[in-house]
Amino acid sequence: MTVRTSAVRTRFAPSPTGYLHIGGARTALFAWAYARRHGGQFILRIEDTDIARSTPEAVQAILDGMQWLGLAHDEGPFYQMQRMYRYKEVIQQMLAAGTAYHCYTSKEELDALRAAQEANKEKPRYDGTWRPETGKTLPVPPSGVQPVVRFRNPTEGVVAWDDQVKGRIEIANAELDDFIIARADGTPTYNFCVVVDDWDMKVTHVIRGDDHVNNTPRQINLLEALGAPVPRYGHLSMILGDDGTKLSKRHGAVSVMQYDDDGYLPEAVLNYLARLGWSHGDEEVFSMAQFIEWFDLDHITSSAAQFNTEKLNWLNAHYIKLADDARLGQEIHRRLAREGVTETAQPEAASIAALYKDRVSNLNELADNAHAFYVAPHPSAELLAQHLTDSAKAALGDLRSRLASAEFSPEALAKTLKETLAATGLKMPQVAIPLRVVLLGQPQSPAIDRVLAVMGREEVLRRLGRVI
RNA sequence: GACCCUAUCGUCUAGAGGCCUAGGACAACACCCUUUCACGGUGUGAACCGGGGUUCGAAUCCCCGUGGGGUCGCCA
Repeated sequence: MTVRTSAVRTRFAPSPTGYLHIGGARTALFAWAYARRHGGQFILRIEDTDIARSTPEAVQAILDGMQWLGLAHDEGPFYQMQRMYRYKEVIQQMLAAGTAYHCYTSKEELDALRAAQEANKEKPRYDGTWRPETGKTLPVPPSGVQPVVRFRNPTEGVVAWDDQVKGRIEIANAELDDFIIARADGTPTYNFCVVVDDWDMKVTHVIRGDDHVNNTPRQINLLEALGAPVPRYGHLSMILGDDGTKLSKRHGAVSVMQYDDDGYLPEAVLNYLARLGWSHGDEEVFSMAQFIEWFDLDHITSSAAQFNTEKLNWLNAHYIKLADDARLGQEIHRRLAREGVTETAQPEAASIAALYKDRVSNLNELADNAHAFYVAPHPSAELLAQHLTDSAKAALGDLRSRLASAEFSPEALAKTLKETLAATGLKMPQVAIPLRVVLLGQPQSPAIDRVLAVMGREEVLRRLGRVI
C-alpha cells in the first residue's frame, strides 16, 4: 500500500490526564476540519507516556467528548505507550549517529545549575558538560548513575518556519539547549515521541495550541537530525475564560461533556467554537458541512480569544429552534430522568418540545418547562392569592364545565376560551393568567390554547379541580 | 529575568495602503408585534493601545514604548 504524500494528514494528540476541555475541543475541530476540507486523514493519537498522570478514564473521557461533538478520526487512536520499541530503536540510531549522547548530570545537579542561573537572571539551560565535541575530553562517567539521553542540538544559526497562522517565526539555536529525549529509565520524552510519531504517521500539518510554539524549533531540529520531512505547523491561540483570564481546571476549563449536562446541543458548541478565532466574512451561523467547505488556516485570529457564554446561548437557542421535535423529546426524557421523573408517557415529550422550542435557549430549560406537564405544580399561596381572585375562580369554573365536553384542539380551545370571556365579561389575560398559574404554576407560558391542547383534557380538568 | 507570540466596539470578529465619516454578530438600550412571558422584527449607542516613521494617502507597512498571552521540567 502506498501513501500519497500529497494528501493532507492532520492529527489531534491529547495526553489523557483529564477530560477533553473546550480548548482541546477547538484544536481537534480545526485539525479535523482541515483534513476534511482537503480530503485528507485525521489521526487521533493518545500521548500517554506520563504513566503517573495518564488514566484509562481520561482516554475514555476524550473519546466520549470527540464522539459527542461528532469529530470522527480516520486513523487511531494510537497509543504512544504501545510504540516504545520504535522510540528506543530511533534513540539507538541517534546515539550511533552521534546526534544524541549520554548525559550523567543528575537531577540534583541540574536543579542546582538552574537555581544558580536563575539567581544570575539568566535563562536556565543545560550547560553541555557531557556534550561530545571534537577535541574535547569528556568527564569520566560516574559509576552507578544511569545516564539520560540528550539531543545534540545545533549551536549556531536559526530555526525558522512559516507558521500557517502566525506567519514566519525564527528562533536562534543559541536560545535552545540539548534537551533530554530519553529519561534515565530509558523512557522517551514528549518532544521526541511527537517527532517520531509525526514522522511515522506521515503527518503533513501539525495544528495545535499556541503553547507548543516553543517546542516547534526543537522538533524541527530533531526531524532534521533524523533526515525526516518537516511538516507544516499552525499554532492556534488560546481560549480565555468568560472574564478574560486564563482557563484552568479551577476556572472555566470544563469538560465538553459538561456542555451536554448544561443543556447545549453539540452543533451549537461546534458552531460557536468554529467561529471563535476563525471567520469567514460576516458568516455567523453555519453547519459543519459548510464549515468544512470554508475552513482555511489564513483566517484564524492569531491573538487569544475570550469565551462568551452569551453568544453560545444565542447559538444554542437558534439550533434548538431548528432541532427535530422527536429529538428534543428524547432530550426532555433524558434530562427529566436525571431528576428522577420517569413516568412521562403523556403528553408526548415531542409535543411539549414543539410548544417551547422557540422560546428557550437551553435544553435544561426546555426540560424544566416540560416538568410541569408531568408533575402537577404546587403554586405558592402568595401566587394563588394574587391571581386566583373571585372573578377568576368564577371564570375558571365556567371554563371547566365547557372543557369537559370541548374538542381539545388549539383552534377549538381558542373558541371555548372566547365563550368563557363572553360569558364572564373578562378580558383574555384575566382568565389566561390565573389558568396558567393553576395548570403550570407560573403566570407565563406559551399560548394558553396550545398549552391546554398539549396537556389534554383529563389532566387539565384534574388540575382545575384542585382549586375550584 | 530571557526568548517567542499578540493588540479594531463590553465580547467574537470583517478589514491584506485609497472601497472605512471602520462593516457584521452577541450583549445593552428603544420601539413594533403580542393573550402573559418569551421568540421575532426594526432601530440606536459603542472600537482602530500610545508615540514616531514610510507614503500623495495607513486600522492596514516599519520602529520604539505599553498592555495581554505563552515558554524556559528526566510534564505533555
